[in-house]
This record gives sequence, structure tokens and C-alpha cells, in this order.
Amino acid sequence: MPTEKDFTDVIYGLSRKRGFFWGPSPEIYGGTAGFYDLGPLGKLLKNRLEGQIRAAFVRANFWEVECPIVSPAVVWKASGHLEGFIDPVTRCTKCGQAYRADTLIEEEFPDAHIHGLSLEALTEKIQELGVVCPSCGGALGPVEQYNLMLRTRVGLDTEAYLRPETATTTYLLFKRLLTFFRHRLPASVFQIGKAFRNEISPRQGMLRLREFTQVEGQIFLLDSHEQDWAPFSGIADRRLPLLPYQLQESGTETPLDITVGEALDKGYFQTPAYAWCVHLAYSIFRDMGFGEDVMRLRQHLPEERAHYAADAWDVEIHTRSFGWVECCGVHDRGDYDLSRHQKYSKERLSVKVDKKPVIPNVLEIAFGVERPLYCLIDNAYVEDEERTWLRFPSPVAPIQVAVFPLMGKPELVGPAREIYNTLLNSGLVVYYDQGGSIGRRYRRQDEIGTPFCITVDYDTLEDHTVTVRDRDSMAQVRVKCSELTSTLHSLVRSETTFASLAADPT
RNA sequence: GCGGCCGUUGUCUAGGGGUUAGGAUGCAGGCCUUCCAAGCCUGUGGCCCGGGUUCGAUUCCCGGCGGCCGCACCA
Repeated sequence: MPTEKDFTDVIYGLSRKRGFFWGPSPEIYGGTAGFYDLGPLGKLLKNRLEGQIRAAFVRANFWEVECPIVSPAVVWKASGHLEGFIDPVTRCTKCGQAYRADTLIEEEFPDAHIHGLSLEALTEKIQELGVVCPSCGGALGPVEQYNLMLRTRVGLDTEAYLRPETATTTYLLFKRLLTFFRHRLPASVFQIGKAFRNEISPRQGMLRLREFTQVEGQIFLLDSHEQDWAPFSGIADRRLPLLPYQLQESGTETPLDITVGEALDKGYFQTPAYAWCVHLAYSIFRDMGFGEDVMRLRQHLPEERAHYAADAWDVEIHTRSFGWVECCGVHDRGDYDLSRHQKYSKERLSVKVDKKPVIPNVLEIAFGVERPLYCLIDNAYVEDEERTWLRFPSPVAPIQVAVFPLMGKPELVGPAREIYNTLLNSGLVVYYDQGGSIGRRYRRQDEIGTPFCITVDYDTLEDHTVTVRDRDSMAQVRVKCSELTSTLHSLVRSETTFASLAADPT
């Protein structure tokens, strides 16, 4: 097994070689940091993850929508992203080093009142206080904006931005959604789509992208719903690995193992509805194939929270490449967003409660797909003296079944191709291979995580059975051709295990 | 964005001012082969991009792009 230091290289090497992801894109022009291409296997894997995510949201009674990626500036003024996404930056005139102007001033002069100051005022403040470059002592230049949103232009001169999150575009639909939901709250919607962040210097490849696919689920609800959340009873006894902020502040890294109900009683969660969302986020990541041992839920420290968040918990996944990785945020956004959009759009975004207008709250589950995608490959990678393989859970494996003739002889190739076509037509993603020795073909499939391989041999011609070979155990069991399709569908969906099939062959 | 190191076939790498740029592996075709990267033959494919120095640059210099590490950034 490679050391942790080299592990990233192992995953990137394998991904490049086998076609999971390539980049930075566009590679033939040297690439731009923060942009990656998905190869055929990466796209299959991502589709499977999105499929699991979509199914989980639908089961939880969320409805999917899709909004434009580009929105005019006013949307982002309203959402707060034009303020929140712009960092005041100052640059040393001598060594060129760039700093966040506000944090720099605060570090040296904690008592300076700089909150809410304009760029000009910050520039003046730096001169007034005599703040200089911490690394070389040179004079600092004027404070300018660094915008983390990608700007574009619509038509001739309409200022617009590529969305830095999908959530805001979902909120813009609120009036329409109210009609769709026949004015009944709570109402839950989600969106899966591209979002863009113009990171200053993205590193860590797939984990920090300038363009990525975001999944964001939103629940519109009232204060009363947050306390009286019917689905909560169904999950109150589920256990979660929780790392509340108080625990982190005391230096603990080991999460509590307590039930959702207990966590609520102890005040780690403010409301049953929010607790339910955290559990839903956790279960979505379970569905994507992460084991309990590599997952934990970490609460944001109060100073970590985003401009809109009243409370925030993250789903974190453990990787061999980077240790714990933040993969999903669960936010209580309160009525911040709808209030802002009501104010800026002058549209009524309230509902009537006891004949009074009330702006609903929003609970949000937000994550990018590329992070779990990377983490899943990272977690799936196994290497021993004999072989290298990806231990994807069958339901998310990119290629589900491979079909081989034992040798490239016509009498075996014919039936093997027939089986391949049958399986392909049944809806499975199947790979046919007759090149090289049978062992080499097994290894090829191991390395891309194909859970099951079918081999047609001379016995097949006699008794119409084939061997089904299990990726993880390398064990084989003979299955009748007539039952092959249904057996494989069942195996791939993890409805039956290979072990049980081996114990009770058809 | 700053500083340091780095950039050779698909992957891993050797080399180095004039080389047919070498190896391993992969991949393709063939022979062989009755279940786990066997063997043999043939083939495939490379010096990140742009300038400069030089008779000549993949090699040296400058810039760009990208990667890694540190600082900053990660709403």
C-alpha cells in the first residue's frame, strides 16, 4: 500500500490511465487550474452517484427543478453574494504579496472599527494606521475587490454572473413553487447543476474546482414546522457520528455516537426539522456508498459560518489522500434569502399565517458531486501483492458486468457475444473483452471496479451455465444462462450478495 | 497571487547542447493458452507552450501554462 503522501498520485494516475477524470482541462492547451474533464468511467460513476442522490431526495419527498446558470447582477446583489463574494484585497507595492485587507487590519489592530467600510475607507484606514506588508514591510497599495463569482455579459451590456451556488436560483422560483405546492408548506425542492467559483488559486485537483456540479436541497417551512416535523419520528433512533462545536473547541476529534433524538435533547440541534436534514444528508452519503467508519458530522464553529447561515453542520468523508474532507453542508438559512429577494424584487414572497404575512425559513442541504466522486475512488482503492482493484459498492460501479470468452476461439466467442448482447439489452452497463489471457482481463476489470465478470467456457456449450466471478473475493459460481440476467440485476442492485449466491447456486 | 522545487510516449521512468531519445508497463495485431497481469513475434506512441542564446535546444536563459510544498485564499 502506498504511503499517504503518494496516495493522491496513485489515485490521479489511475484516474488518468483508466478514464475516470482528466485534467486540468483543456489538456492539449496546457490546462487551466480548477477545471477537469470526466472520462467515460468518471461520467458513469458520477451519473450513478447522481442517481442515488436523486432517488434519496425523491424518497424524502423533494421535487427536482432546474434553473439557468447565468443570472443578472441584481440577483446576486439581493442574495448577498456580490458583497459576500467580494473580498477586499490589498497588494504590497514592493513584493507584490496580496492580502485580505480586512483581516490584515484586524490582525494588527483588533480595536479598529472596519466592519462595513467601503474600499476607499479601508484604503484610508490602512494609511491612517500605518499598516505595512507583514512579509517585507513595504507599503500597501489601494484596496480592490476580488470577486469570487465569474462575471459575464448578457446581450450588449447587461452585467451578469455565473451562479456560485444553485440554491439562490431555486429561491427565485418561490412564488411559482407555492402555486405548484398548492400553498402548502413545508415544501421541498432540489436542484442538481453546475455552479462556478473563481477561486484565486485552486489546488487539490478535483476537490476545489472552479466549475463543479452542485446538489442543493431546500425545504421551505415555518417556525412551527421546524418544531413539529412529522418525519422526525421515523429517524429519531438512528445513530449519527456527531462532532458538535463545543467538542471541537475542547480539542476532541472523536465524534459522539448518539441518536438523532438524544442529540436534539442535548441541544446539539436546534429543531427536529434541522436534525432530520442532517440525518438526510448523512443517509444520502451512505447511499452513495460510504461506510460509517469514514463518515462524520462536524458542526461549524460560530466564526466559520457563511453570511446566511444560522447553524451549519458538514458531512465529512475520510480519505487517504487528504484526511477528512468537507463534502456537504447542512444550513439553517432562516428567512434571509426570501426576505432579501422580496426586498429587491418587490414581489411578495410571504405566506399567510393567521392572516399575517410571514416569510418562510429555508433549511438547505448543499454539496458538490465531484468531492464524493473523488472520495469514493479514494476509498475504493485496494492494492495487495497480487492486484489492484476498486472496491466500489455494486450499485455505483461504473461498469456493472464484464463478459469474456475463456479464450478467443469462435465456438466460445459466439455464445459470449450473445450473452453480452442479452445483458446489454437488459439495461446493464456491460463490457465485452476477449483480448489477452483470462487473468489479464479479470485484472483489467478489477482496476476499474467492475463487480462481476462472466466467463463462457467449454462447459457452457454442454450445460448452458457460465461462471460469475466476484471482484472482491475472486470467487466463482456457475449460473444457468437462463437465470443470468435476473441474477446479475439482483447482484448489481445489492439485493442479493455474491456470498449467498455461492452458498445457494441456481 | 507570492516564494521554492518540478514538467520526457497512455502510465511510471532513464538521459542529456549534436542520441535512430533508452527501459518497464500499457495498448493493438498474431501465435500459444480449458479461469486469475505466463511466454514468443510484430506494431504503436514522447521531450508542456512561446520567445531567446547557439551552426545546432528536449537539454541553457526568459516568459507563459500546469503540478507539488509553504504563505495567502477556499464565500
